[in-house]
Amino acid sequence: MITKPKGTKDIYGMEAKKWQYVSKVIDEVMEKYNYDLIRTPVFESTELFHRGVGETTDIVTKETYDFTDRGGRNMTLRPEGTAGVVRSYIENKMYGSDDKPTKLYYNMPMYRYERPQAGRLRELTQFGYELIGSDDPLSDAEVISLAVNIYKILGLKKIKVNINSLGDTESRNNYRDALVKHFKPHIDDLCDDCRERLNKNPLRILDCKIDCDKEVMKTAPKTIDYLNEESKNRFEKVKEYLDVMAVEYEVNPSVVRGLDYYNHTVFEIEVNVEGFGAQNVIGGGGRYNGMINQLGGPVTPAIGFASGFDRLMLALEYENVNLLVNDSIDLFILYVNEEEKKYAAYLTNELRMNGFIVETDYLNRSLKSQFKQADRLNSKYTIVLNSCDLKRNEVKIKNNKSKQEDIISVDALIYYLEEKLSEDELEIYENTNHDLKNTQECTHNKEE
RNA sequence: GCGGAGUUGGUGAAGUGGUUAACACACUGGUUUGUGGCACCAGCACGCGUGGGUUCGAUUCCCACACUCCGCCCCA
Repeated sequence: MITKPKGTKDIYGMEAKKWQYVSKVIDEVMEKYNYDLIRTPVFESTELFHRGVGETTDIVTKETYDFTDRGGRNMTLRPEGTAGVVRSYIENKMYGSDDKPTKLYYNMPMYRYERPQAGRLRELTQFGYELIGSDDPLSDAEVISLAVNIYKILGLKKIKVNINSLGDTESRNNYRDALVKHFKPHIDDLCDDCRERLNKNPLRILDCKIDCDKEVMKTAPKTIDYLNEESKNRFEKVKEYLDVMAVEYEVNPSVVRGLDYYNHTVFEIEVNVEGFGAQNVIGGGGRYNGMINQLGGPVTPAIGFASGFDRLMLALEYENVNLLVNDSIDLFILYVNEEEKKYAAYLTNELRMNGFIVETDYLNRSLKSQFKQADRLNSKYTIVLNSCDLKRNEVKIKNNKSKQEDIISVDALIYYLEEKLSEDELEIYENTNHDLKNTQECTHNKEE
């Protein structure tokens, strides 16, 4: 048997329905925030990621899927979304548009050559968005609050937002020097990885899980103390806007992010559900004002966010969020003989064209099996075609829940179904839809 | 790249160096010549991750590999 490659996943059945639902919610929210969808290629020149994401990042040095195409070009399956979006922004001269800032979102698969574990796959899906062309602290706050809002609308409750500021280039360099100065005398106390990091990417030492409890770590300088006046004021502004939008957050100096391109605001969103596993950061992002220029575009400020779709789905599952996924059909049409089968074919087609979800039997099953199939599909109504009824141009339709049966004229069928289904829906809405109402009420209260 | 635990049908699984791989659920058909979801009956793994080895004989023992799950590094 040929099996799927390591670290990949087939998504089908109920899981696929949930994916569609979550994607739809994302699309709707993004539309309200006026972000446009962008799709970029799965593979790009290897160089894009080296220059865009950074030579020293782990993602680029040891996790990419690289290949040479038949023309001898070096290609890489994208490990993240921002580099491709920025490349497209520059290549298509979007900076020339009068519509500023440029707001783009995506929902696409990414590829990283890693050892799979809970919440980590080699083919992963991320949705994310980029706000390009504004350096205003309000854009930072909006990008963060948007992420929080998507999670909230989907029904996640136990999320925590960690924010930090790396400052501008000057602040970042000062901080970097201070870190090196701080850790150098203690280099022998640090783990092998950290010794390596000291030269290449000292910020990452702060993320280390082996050395995190050591004294040197606790006394390490904090990014915030090395922000120059301008960067500090900027960070304060971001926090002010977040407060106005009622976003709860915590300033966490150890959030430094693994990608080289970040400056100023960086943030991560984690879920705190028991048993969720080690990969509890479901989304993160930050400002990358230098990247567009570095990739050959005009100097342009930008900020973005990306979230792991698979991890988001896991979080929803662990929080027992009940997604409003439709797993029923409107009508199942049963038949026995060939004449009725033909009529079933006609009626099924006709009703589908009128917007109903209709199924019938394709396996010439016994009537009993057809009933079973109708149950399995959670059919709201069933029609058993009967030659005698059909001669009078009538069908017998049954509500599978109430068991009530009606004999109605075929001409009235569409009208009948429309009316009955909307009655049923109203009943379901009154019983199950309170969650959504409550969320909306909460938001209103906060705004007032 | 490193470490731990696994891999028996559609599913959950029991089991053994030697004729037919238990049980349950699901599924299909029948009892019921056109009204089901109950009950009863029948059917349902030529196979025990893949490839080698030991053996008269391996799903069971040994080795390698693959994959899955969990963790480290890192990230979403």
